[in-house]
Amino acid sequence: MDTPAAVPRPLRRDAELNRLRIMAAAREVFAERGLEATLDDVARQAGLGVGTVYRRFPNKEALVDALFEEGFGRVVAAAERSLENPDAWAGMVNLVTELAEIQAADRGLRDIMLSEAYGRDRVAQLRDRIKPMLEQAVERAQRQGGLRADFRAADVPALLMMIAMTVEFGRDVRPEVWRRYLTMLLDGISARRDHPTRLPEPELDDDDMHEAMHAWPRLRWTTPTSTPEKRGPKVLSSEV
Amino acid sequence: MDTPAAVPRPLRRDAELNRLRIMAAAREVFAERGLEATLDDVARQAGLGVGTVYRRFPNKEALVDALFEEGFGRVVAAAERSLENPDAWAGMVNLVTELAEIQAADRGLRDIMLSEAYGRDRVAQLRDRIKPMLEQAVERAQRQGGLRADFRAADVPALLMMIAMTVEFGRDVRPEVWRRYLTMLLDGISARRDHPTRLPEPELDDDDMHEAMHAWPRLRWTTPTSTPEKRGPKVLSSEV
DNA sequence: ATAGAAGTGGAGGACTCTCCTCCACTTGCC
DNA sequence: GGCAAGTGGAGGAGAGTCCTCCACTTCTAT
Repeated sequence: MDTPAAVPRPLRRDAELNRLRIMAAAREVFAERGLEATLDDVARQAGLGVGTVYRRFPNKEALVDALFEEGFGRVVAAAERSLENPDAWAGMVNLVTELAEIQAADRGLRDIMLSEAYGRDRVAQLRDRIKPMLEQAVERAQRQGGLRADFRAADVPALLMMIAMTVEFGRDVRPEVWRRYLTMLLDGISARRDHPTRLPEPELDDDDMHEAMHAWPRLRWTTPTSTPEKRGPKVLSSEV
Repeated sequence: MDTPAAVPRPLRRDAELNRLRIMAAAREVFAERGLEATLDDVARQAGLGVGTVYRRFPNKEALVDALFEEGFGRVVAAAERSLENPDAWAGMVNLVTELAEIQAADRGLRDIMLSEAYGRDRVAQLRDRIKPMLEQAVERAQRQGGLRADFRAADVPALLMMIAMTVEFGRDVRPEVWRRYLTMLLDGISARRDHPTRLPEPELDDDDMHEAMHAWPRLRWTTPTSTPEKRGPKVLSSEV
């Protein structure tokens, strides 16, 4: 019972370097392609073999998990920042916009936040963490009369999902079109509005639309059949 | 060169019956589970063997194609109806709502309209068909002053994608929540609005949210690598 | 300098999942 | 009653994922 798991021995110098390489590669690959990227992809990006990656991280989930600690930090920071804005409505707009920007910039984070395929626990934790902040933001903005009274903190995730959709749609043609739709949405949740807010982006023209539709990733909503859960290594519990 | 492909000989009585059974089963299965359902599923639902299904339809795409002729009819009909409404804004609201309802009721149709995985040509055709109708609807609604002036017909698909997201999210917990978000969106595209429209549905409560997030299908945006295109049967065109 | 612990690469195993084929057998029709 | 047409469903082909395994290389402590 001495040093139960403490000081698990430092990695060899080269190994530590590689660990950092893996993290960096994973950040990049996941941000760019989302969690559908494989550890093989990460390894290639890092200039290492898959085996090395698996030696350091027992499985994909562990790597994702290690990585998104920092992503979550960004989300929380955005929420905190918005609460400091004396104009609560502006803060609200800012918050949603920043969250959308984070998603737009990092597909991996989007996958984590919107899909729960990985890091279920961690996401729950994040939600617990920002829920009160969202509630406060909403309450303030309503009290100041900027946000429609029937809006709820629980609506924010839905908003983000909607925006995620437009982000993805425009990605290859006009990476910023989503701001157009975010603006419409925000106009929709403002308390009163004599004139529509100026849309920051033009609509997709025929060519863009055509290309977007064509290059549009085939969206799959994999229905939860037969609890795929984790798939897990083939180690059966009966192996004992 | 006589009767080139005309009157391709009627099916045997039982075969014709089975063909209808297949169509009915496909309608049901695809509407319920989307295009990710396999022809095996369709066959099972029809109480037939897969072989039978493949004897009648050369591949999945052919079946999907045969089926969605009618789905497209519904879409066009909705568009026509909305154009008849003397109140152009009401017509617009109606149009978007009906399109959303169609998607909500038929996941297969949604997949076709939003993903182009199947029936690329047919979808293009549909788009050509409704595009002018949308343009007219938009133009009318703007002229009458109901719709914000910077809205474009090309924005409608984006709106529908956003709604599709919320439809899917609420599906198992509160199949109608999407109307809440559609209402916000519509408020966002109206020209002026002193008071927000009453939201037709309450937000998801904590339990709903938790369950929705948990049962939430793992959303996959399969990035178009290596042109999956069609995969197609292995019949090469060189077979001629 | 060197033993041997630690680390590495990447082919390939195990698994899953989908679309579709094949062919022995059954059924309807002239 | 004969035979073309139709049927069922096991299983082949192919794609793709996660991860293991182990011969080999590299570091580091003595």
